[in-house]
Amino acid sequence: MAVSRDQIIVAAIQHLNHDPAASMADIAEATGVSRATLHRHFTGREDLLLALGHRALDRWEEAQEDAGIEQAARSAEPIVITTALREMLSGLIGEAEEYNFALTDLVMSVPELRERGDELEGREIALYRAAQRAGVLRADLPVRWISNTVYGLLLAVRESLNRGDVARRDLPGMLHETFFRGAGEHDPHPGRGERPPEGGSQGGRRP
Amino acid sequence: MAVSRDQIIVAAIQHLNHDPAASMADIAEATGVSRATLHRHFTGREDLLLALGHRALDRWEEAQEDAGIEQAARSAEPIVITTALREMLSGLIGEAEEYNFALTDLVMSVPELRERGDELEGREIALYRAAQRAGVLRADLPVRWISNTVYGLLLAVRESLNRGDVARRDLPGMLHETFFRGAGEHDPHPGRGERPPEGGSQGGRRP
DNA sequence: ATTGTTTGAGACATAGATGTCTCAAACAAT
DNA sequence: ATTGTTTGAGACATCTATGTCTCAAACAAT
Repeated sequence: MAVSRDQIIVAAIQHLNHDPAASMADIAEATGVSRATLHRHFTGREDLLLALGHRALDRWEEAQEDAGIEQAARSAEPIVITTALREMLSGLIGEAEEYNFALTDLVMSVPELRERGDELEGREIALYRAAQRAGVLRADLPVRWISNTVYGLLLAVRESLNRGDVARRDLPGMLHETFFRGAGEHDPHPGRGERPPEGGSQGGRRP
Repeated sequence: MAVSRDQIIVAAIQHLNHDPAASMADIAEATGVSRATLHRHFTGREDLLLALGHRALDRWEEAQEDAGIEQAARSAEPIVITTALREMLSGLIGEAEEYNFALTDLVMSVPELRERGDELEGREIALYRAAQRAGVLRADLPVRWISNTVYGLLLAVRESLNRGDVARRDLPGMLHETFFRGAGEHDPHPGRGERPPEGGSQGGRRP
């Protein structure tokens, strides 16, 4: 086999990141195989996308395991939890770059993938909960909001890389800093600056 | 006219948020008009999407103007800048809910919309720069990273609303807190409410 | 050189979306 | 009731993507 199934998956992901609406013919061309061969490896488009989704989830799972978040979630040591959080965030940066929103939507729309995604998200949430108990993360924010925040910041990472706004080597530090400490300046000068405003002054304008 | 062009736009946006791959027939049905009438209002799909994109950008622009970010960007007063930032964030929450990623992709792919989006983004970046000069935002983070962070957090807002993770009225405060102070536990701030203090003061650490 | 296998190119039928058109029904205003 | 307009339903041709199939060329292994 000149081109393995795995190589096709990788090339397909790259091309779908470039053009989320790519057709099977586009993908075949970008992969370097004929349309017929693509159909020999994958029954149909659905089958291909399923494989792509599982690949994305594999990587996500690896990032979690490499960071050892399950053990960390059972620990009560702030240091252990903080380290796991940092390593997981750094690991996820690589995923954010490779696996675009197209896969995110895909995972959400296919029940089989969705279940697996929920499972992985659950493990992260367990870590956030442990982090709150250990005083590493704020306990006044809902864990699911924290989880969505991480997801959003990873999209910011991807955007920054795609647009060339930030050097790759600076990203782990920036992501970590922004997640833990935010973008606001604390104690800018020994005087008093702004007061951290609590609560919204106005609700959403349109429901 | 039973259904105005504006009503069609609104209904089309809602339905495309629900199903980003909806066809013209789907949109017509969801809008409550026939396919023929839809084509009487919009030359083709391209024309419809263009109108949708401009509508999204209109709302974004309104949120910026309502917050007065241009004047604030010319100010050096931390209070003025902080207020503008807070109001802009609160205003954008409404947009994040209504205008999904589908429109984000759309804006990026149509040059006419993309230019307008860049212009609006530029105004925000001017505000972030002013905020850095005034000591409101950290000066060690690139403004474009800050801009992308806001974008990512708004997606977290949308996700939280879609999944019912967070009450709508809590979102402005959470967004603001997370953006300015991050998710990490800090030394309890002076003068504001007590939280269930979870012992350890393991603050964020520099990586 | 001779197998047996894999591939690429292309034909083919099918399905779905798009854009245009016609015509009768519904409607508003007089 | 009589206009003039707008709408909905559907027919129609066109285009694109998909999935299946065939067959000759390329290939690897003996």
